[in-house]
Amino acid sequence: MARARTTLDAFNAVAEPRRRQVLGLLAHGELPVNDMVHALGWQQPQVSKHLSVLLEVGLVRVRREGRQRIYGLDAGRLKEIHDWTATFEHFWQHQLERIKERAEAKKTSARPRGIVPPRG
Amino acid sequence: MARARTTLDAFNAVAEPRRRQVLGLLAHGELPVNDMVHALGWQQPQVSKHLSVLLEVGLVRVRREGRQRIYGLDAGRLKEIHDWTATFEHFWQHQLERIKERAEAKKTSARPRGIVPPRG
DNA sequence: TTGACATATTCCATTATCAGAATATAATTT
DNA sequence: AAATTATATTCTGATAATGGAATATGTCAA
Repeated sequence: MARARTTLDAFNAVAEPRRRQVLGLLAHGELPVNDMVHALGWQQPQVSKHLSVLLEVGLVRVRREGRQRIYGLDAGRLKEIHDWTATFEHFWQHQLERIKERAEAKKTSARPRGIVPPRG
Repeated sequence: MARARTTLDAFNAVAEPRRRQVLGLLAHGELPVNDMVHALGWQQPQVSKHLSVLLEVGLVRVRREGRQRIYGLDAGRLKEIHDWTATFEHFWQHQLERIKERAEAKKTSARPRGIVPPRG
């Protein structure tokens, strides 16, 4: 078996750094392909191909306008990722607290560095 | 060129659904490999291999205890993803508002469905 | 209908993933 | 030292994504 399809879900689509760049660009507003080509400095086919992945996953929407195609964000699928990571939110908060605790209580310096036991 | 390495960053590591399962499991607390094998119902080598990816990316930490290796979450890298998606948070909020607006104002029924213009 | 412009698709070569099976390493017990 | 337990690594085969180059499609203008 191979790696999961890029178009399987938002997680896979967004794993590609360039695709995140495209989404970041579209965060400023809708754009026709050529504007993205210029803004990103890539070949036009690459931009189109990345857009087609984003479109298939539903991270982006298109609209025709003359011979142009105007792309815009469809952020709903990003919320899935946001929600999933939010599940772990208290872990990194907890971790930050521990870092603070350690910085303050410098007396015990030779303790083995264990993992934060996530009880509960 | 091929796809970005799985170990390039948290985005790629987490794109694999099974790796998200592992992280979800570890959210309940630290676990030795064998417990994960039983909890997940996969072959031991697959569990170890996924763990090694998560380890290389820094999403997970290990600790030796006898012949066991106890794995635990290291959620810091997940925060990167959370923060990135948070950039787009207002887009889906905006989208929800628009859905509400439409539901309330049902008079204009035949408008072309355009994209929310994200004028920042 | 020819030409120009905007965008999408196809073909190619390279590369890496993933599951599964087999095997290797490492620590513990007898 | 041999057996046992826990975990990691290697090999294989199938799959597919990526950029680049070339080309196709689609739309508008003359």
